[in-house]
Amino acid sequence: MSAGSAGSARSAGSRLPADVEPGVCAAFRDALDLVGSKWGIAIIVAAGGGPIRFAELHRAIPGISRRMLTLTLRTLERDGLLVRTVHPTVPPQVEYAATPLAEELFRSTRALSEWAENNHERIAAARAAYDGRGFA
Amino acid sequence: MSAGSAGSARSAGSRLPADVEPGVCAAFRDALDLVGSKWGIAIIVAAGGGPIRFAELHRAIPGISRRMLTLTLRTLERDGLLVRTVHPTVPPQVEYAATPLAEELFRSTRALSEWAENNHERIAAARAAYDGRGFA
DNA sequence: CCGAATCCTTTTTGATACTG
DNA sequence: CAGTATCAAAAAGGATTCGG
Repeated sequence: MSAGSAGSARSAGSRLPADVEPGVCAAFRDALDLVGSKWGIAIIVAAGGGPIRFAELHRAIPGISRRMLTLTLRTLERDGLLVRTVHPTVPPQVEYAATPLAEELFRSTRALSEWAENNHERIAAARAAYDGRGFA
Repeated sequence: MSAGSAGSARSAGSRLPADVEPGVCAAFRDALDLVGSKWGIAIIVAAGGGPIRFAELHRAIPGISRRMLTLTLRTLERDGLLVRTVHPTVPPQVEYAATPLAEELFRSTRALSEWAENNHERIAAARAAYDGRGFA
């Protein structure tokens, strides 16, 4: 092996699963397909408190456009994370509610969110240190 | 009230925190900024088994381009999730290793990944059901 | 009120060729 | 080996307008 015998210690101190199945990353990416969009988690959280109407969601999530609200609602509904109920009144009234599946999913995101809350300072420090090299 | 007194039961059966602080969603989005990119988690996993070289990473992660590998490595390094070590040999030799911070982060993603693994069938079923309405 | 349709900008990713 | 530079495509998101 020409230039490749640095003997990498990759079989020794593996602190993460060295023989990581492709599945590990794939599963994470699958999860992101479900709630990785800009507004996905916000909508699930907002709809987790009970049925909520379109206009209420729009107010509850500052900055979202009607278009993105509609699109994200459709995706979440299709994925079985939201149920959409139309009340044939006039004017029309539509309610969205998070499913048990969405609530499980949300609970599974908490560990990651909490890690981010607990470490955002360390991240900021790392970024500052990185940015402060080269033009000091 | 014109049309707005459906009296929504949002204060009753709140199964998710109804008074959800904006911080919950923000923290999750912060985490996604760190490992939400297409190749971020794959690189962290690959570099979690000990120091690994650029070309090894390139081989270990099927489909990634050198460009995206470089870009994502830079971001992860800046965020303090990877350390880059240059050995001034010839030819040049550069190693990347996941930091303890990255390993904590990775562990925090497991719950979400496992949920995705355990429920992808349910998701697929929901999608099939959704897609099978309208042109049956 | 709820949402579809259209158009446009920004962000992200990829293909390819070149360099110390 | 380990990148950089350039170009282009695709995806995501947003603004606005129109309709049932």
